[in-house]
Amino acid sequence: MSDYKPQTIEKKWQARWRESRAFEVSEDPDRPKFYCLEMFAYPSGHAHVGHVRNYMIGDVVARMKRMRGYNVLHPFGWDAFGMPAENAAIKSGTHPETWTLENIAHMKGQLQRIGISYAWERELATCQPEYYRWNQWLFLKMLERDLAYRKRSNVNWCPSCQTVLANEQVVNGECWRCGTVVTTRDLEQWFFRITQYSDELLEAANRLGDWPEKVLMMQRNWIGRSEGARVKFALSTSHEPRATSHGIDVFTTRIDTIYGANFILLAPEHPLVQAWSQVPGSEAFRANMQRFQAQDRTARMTGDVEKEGFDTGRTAINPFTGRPVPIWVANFVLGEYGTGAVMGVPAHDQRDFEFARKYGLPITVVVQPASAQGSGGAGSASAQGSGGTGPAETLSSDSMTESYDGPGTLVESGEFSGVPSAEAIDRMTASAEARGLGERTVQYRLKDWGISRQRYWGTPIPVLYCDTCGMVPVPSDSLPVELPRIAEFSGRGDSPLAQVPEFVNTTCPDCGGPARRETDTMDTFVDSSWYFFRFCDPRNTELPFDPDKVAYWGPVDFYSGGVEHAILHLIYSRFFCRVFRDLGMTHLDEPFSRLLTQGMVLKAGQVMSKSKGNVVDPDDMIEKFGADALRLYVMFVAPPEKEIEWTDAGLEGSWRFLARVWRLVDQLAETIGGEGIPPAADLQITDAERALRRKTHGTIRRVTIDLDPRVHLNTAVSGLMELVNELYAFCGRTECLRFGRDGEDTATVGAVESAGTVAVLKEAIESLVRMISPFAPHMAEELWEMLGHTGGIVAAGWPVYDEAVARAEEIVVPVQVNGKLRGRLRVPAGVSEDRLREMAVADPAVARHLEGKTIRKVVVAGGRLVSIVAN
RNA sequence: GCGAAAGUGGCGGAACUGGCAGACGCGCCGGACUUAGGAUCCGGUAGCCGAAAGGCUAUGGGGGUUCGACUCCCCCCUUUCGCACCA
Repeated sequence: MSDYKPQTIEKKWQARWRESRAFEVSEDPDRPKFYCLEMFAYPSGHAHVGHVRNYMIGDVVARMKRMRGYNVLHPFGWDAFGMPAENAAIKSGTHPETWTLENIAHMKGQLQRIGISYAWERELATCQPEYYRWNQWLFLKMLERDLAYRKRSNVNWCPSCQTVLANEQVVNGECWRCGTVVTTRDLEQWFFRITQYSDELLEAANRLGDWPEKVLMMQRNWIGRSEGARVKFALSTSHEPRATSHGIDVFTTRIDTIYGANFILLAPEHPLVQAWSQVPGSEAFRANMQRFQAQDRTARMTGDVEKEGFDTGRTAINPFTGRPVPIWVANFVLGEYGTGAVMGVPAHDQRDFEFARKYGLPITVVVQPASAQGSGGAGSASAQGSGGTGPAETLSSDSMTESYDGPGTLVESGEFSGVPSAEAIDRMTASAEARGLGERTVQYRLKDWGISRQRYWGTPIPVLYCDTCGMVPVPSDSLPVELPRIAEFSGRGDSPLAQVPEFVNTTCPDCGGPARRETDTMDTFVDSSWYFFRFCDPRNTELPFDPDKVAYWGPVDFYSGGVEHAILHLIYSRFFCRVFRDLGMTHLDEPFSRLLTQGMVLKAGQVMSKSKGNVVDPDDMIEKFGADALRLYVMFVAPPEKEIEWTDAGLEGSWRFLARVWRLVDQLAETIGGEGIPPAADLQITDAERALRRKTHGTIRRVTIDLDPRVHLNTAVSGLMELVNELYAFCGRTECLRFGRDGEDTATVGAVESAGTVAVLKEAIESLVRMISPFAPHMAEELWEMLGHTGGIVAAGWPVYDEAVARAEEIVVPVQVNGKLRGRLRVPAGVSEDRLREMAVADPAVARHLEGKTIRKVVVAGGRLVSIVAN
């Protein structure tokens, strides 16, 4: 007899796993593969339970799959570039590399103490030149294919981080990392042409069946495809600067409303606006324009600013009506979307409506809602947009209080009057195309990915600038361009690399003349966009990875991580996967087959964070209750996708459960661990023994399905708890164990006479120990050994259930009368429906509720329930 | 404002395709064993009525479909998340 001492056994098994490289794998075409991955970690210093929950979830899946015979790749690494390291350097003088490596060492220890079954041999850190040289390699490939390009543009700038941010990294106008309000700068920047894949990324999202719908929705919204038309409004005045004489292109999704386009609105950033502001005598114009441009960018983006505009004094010709319309500049028109110009249709667009009312511009109704006449029905036909209250009625520009944005029938629209709007869109677009005034187009919200960062701790962009040759890519064979070791970090000025002359000054590989290196580094999201491929072949020195290895392991079968990456990492990775595909490195379109977004761990209703001082350090919990109890608790307390509220009491409960399992197995180990015990299936057994077998096999079935495919880890644990409860009850009844009869011990082992009892106990307990091992791997290994097995629990495999044993011989069929439960029938499984009907009506408890009534109907539902209707 | 998801005991949560609501755990109550028990084992625990048998009411609220609804449909309320002048 021994007590459950997790600290001792956990150390023992962790050492064994390490020494035997238990989780390293190689390609084996004869076995089904399974690539299980959790989003790798930013080495911030210490992992709290909120972080490690994710790794635990993946580990349960990986361990279970391994036991089920899969060749499981379960690697881990470090997203090791990034600003906190550099900020630490500025603050404390520790070099980013030192800071990063120390953090990695600590966090790796934490993960090992939790017993996550990683193939540590494949560990990688993105700050290693062996890794980031492949970022550079890929960059050069993308440059060749025009997927990487450089342009000057207005970019998001975080004043606190002192760097540029990609659109995806600006959240509500604030920096995703530090929350500082983002401003703009006009800079030369490198971009990745992710928009080349807009349609594919969008369309393929519909086939990612094992991704949470929420994430797919976020991606669809982010890509923001909208179909419409570009239409040209010719300028009606001729005294303009030369380049502007062609006209103004607007983008609209509602060309059917063009007869109501009574004005044109330009973004303050529109080139024409810029040009007009330079015309002599335009001081007032210029002042207005600059005022708009100076308005808080966030407010302008989010609509928090009052809609304002001013008249340019110019007019354009509406290509459908042929009439001149005034051109205004409006602060709510976005320069970066579409053409930066829109047609103003006040009757059918709420913003234009407000604008028109404010400045006294004319409103013309050109779409009437499908009228109620004829349809006779109520609400169904009513306007979805707005247009006052009540059912659809004829709109009039005088009485409208808001725009009508819905579909309808065209009026006042020349040859298109009377045409329904959907059809009108097609016909009018075709008409514009035929006359050379426009074309059908698709607009996306998605922009190219700006990857230049004015920081040190990242991948150097492998290009240089030569006075004679211009921009020159660094030749592939001289990669990597290594980060120079910088001694001091001021946090001021340009890119830190620009301050290192040895780095900057180089010679041009083409002409041999003097050249300067690019001093910006890459966005760290580049690193994480393909690391899952590198794990398949992490030490390759010739290529980012061997295509054959990725062909074997890819795609990632199970990927888990936080939702916060829904439109960052997860969209970039989908993009990179396609780039590698188009380079011929993989056949995969999508990198991740199944995605699970795990919930956060809260403490006192708040997200754990160092600044709030509410972090729970796994090491503290391991010290008290052991890693197995910690893992079990986190898995049991809620489904993986849901957030959980941390409670110490819950953890203690899980510890108690494990101790309960320990006592059970420990006390019976000698009885059931011996040699020559025949399988339970071969023996004549008692009813009680048969009931235990049924529970055992039923539990295997349930837990197996809960884990795979459902990944309902919490209910899998409760299934195991039920089996343990059943085992205790069985042992008490059969006196295998005598509880509470001994002053010193909690239980004593009774004499077990029956071979059947030994056999069913052995079957139940060995199944239990194997099934609990993904959750509590250390204890399971220890118990497995205690039961006399050698070779480890993974080799033992996952238990298999026998459907015939799991099926109950006798079932309880509830009987309802008029929907209320009135009786229960104990019947042999598989009894006929007719027999069930007879028995139900005859049952005394049921009959009482049928007195004085006539039975109208008796429904037998799937042989599992009888429902009687009577009155 | 638009969109999505969710609302179940004191708490975390179960209920797989419409079929016994509350599995499992926490907490609480009781019993056993004990010098003692915050250990362990056993039992109880949605609410209301009732001594009990039993009955009634219950899955945010209100309607509906159905023999039968936590589950499907409509309206409303609340919470969380995402988007937020995208033309």
